[in-house]
Amino acid sequence: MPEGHVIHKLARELTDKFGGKQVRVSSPQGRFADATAILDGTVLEDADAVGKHLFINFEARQCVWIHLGLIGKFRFKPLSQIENYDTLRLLIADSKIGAELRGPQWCRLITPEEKLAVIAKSGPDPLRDDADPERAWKKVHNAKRTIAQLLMDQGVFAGVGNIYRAEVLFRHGVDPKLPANKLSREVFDSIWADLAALMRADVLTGQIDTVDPEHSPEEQHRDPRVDEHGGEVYVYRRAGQECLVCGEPIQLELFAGRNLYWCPKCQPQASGGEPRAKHGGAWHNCAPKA
DNA sequence: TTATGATGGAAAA
DNA sequence: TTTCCCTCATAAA
Repeated sequence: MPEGHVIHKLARELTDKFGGKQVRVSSPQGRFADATAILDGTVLEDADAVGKHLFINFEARQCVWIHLGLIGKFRFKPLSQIENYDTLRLLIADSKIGAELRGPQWCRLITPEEKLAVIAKSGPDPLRDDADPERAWKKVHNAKRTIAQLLMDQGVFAGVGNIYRAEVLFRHGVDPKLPANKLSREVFDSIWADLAALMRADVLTGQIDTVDPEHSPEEQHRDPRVDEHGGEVYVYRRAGQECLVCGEPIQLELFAGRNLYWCPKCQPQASGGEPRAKHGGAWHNCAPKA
């Protein structure tokens, strides 16, 4: 379940549990065995994240670069509960706890210089204090592609994935298909600030929760599938269901190869080119449901 | 038992 | 733009 918040949470947990310690490192599946032979028994210094890239830094300038992709998982378990070794790409362990990596898009041993090159290629990450949103604004302001496409571009908004894209466009009443160069500076700024705030909260929980309390449905009307993506959302995977704000059915379309969800009434065509109307702190464009 | 889909991205076409 | 990769819970048969 990997958008940026999950990767940053993993980096913190790896640092907390193993930082500064000598660890056992293995690749029971064998596909990363060349690297784990080098790393086994060495000190794991710390871990950090940029966008969806996870870096685990070992002594002697050894860095493991992990990208979970769509289906990769990295979990902590008591050593005694670890099984299914045939798909276990990487296991980092002390005497009690194991961190197990399965199905990553990639997992490579790189040098600190190669790590810097990955970071340089990445766009600013709303989760990082050193992020420079101006870099993202310049790309947005000059792009002919839609804002929905730019939000998924890791060279523009690092760490944002399909859920945050759908949710932040909804929260700001922006038409997903608005050409990015038509997005106003004001709306860009509020989107960036909102991403930074939402993602920071979500790093702590590991879930994506985007629904403000005033729109949260009663317990008995909650979508039972929220556990699948962990958290309560306005539009993601809610195609055909009523918009939590206006009641209109949420739309779904395969757009540039990914599922795009939006509310046609809260995010009307061409919306986002003008600063949103500020009525009493509300961010949406739409009249509340009767 | 087999098929499907998913929070992603690179490579091929 | 399509194909492919890697995993696994869930759905369909």
